[in-house]
Amino acid sequence: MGLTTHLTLDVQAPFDFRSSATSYGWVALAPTTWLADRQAVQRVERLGTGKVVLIDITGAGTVDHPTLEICVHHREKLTSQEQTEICTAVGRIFRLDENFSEFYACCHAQGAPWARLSAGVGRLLRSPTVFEDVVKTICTTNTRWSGAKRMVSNLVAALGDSYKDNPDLHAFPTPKAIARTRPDVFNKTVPLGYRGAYVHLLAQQVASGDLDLEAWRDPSIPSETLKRKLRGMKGVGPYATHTLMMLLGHYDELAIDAEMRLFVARKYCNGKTPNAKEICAVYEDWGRWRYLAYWFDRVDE
DNA sequence: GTCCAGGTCGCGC
DNA sequence: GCGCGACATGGA
Repeated sequence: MGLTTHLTLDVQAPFDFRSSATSYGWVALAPTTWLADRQAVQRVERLGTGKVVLIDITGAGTVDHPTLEICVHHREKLTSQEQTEICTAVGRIFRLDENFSEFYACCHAQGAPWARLSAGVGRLLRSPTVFEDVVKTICTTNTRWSGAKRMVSNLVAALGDSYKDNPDLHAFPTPKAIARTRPDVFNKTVPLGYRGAYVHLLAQQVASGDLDLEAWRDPSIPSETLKRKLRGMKGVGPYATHTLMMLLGHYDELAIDAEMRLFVARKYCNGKTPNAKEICAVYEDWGRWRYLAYWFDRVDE
């Protein structure tokens, strides 16, 4: 018999749940999905104790006091520690530790059409662990978006623990699960192309304890130090470093990729492909919020 | 078949 | 520090 547990988290107002959940592509990468009919983020989560649960997250509360409602489906009773673990995971997914008031002030100062963003946009969805975000970022390099989705969903289906009441659903694989799969088997099982070696190496380093990615959330780490650490991982170049900086809550750098070049070329350069300097100049005024300015500049196109 | 993608690596200079 | 070919894979 399935059990259900309801948990609630307070979110700092303003908060636009729908925008936060869906404006970044991560919502479409397994094991996360967007249930449009219910306006809910759904995800299978593997807890530290090994229990695999299914969680649905919806936006609720009032404009002044917004909340996240978490509905957890599980078989065995959850301990309070497990409930806390789920709240921590959801808090990371929605960046509850971040404050966007300065960004909203910038949007307001810019006037229309930027001012509307100050209604609670900007908490771009991310993963509960840094490991998952690094793997996903590597899977977005040198491929199309459809390829990234395919790679991640193959990885999750092959090595993620399945949710008992619906074995088609899996949690994101743990570093250990990937590390203990022999590299040749891993490459055969999960077609990540040459990225397979990078993902496997990363999983080994995290599983062995050599690399503590979660420590990189520490806001006291200087930005340049953090960038050097990120760039030091195999498969993580300039684009992936800046994407991961954004995922870790640092928005001052732009992750320049083919899509950004194309967008800036069309909107600001009469179709001529801009170089990195020209792209940066477009969003220079946004200071430490440059990435979000680019991201929401693009949303309306 | 050919090209290339929300790039990055390793090499040679 | 910079330029350049190679890299696995699948969709157009």
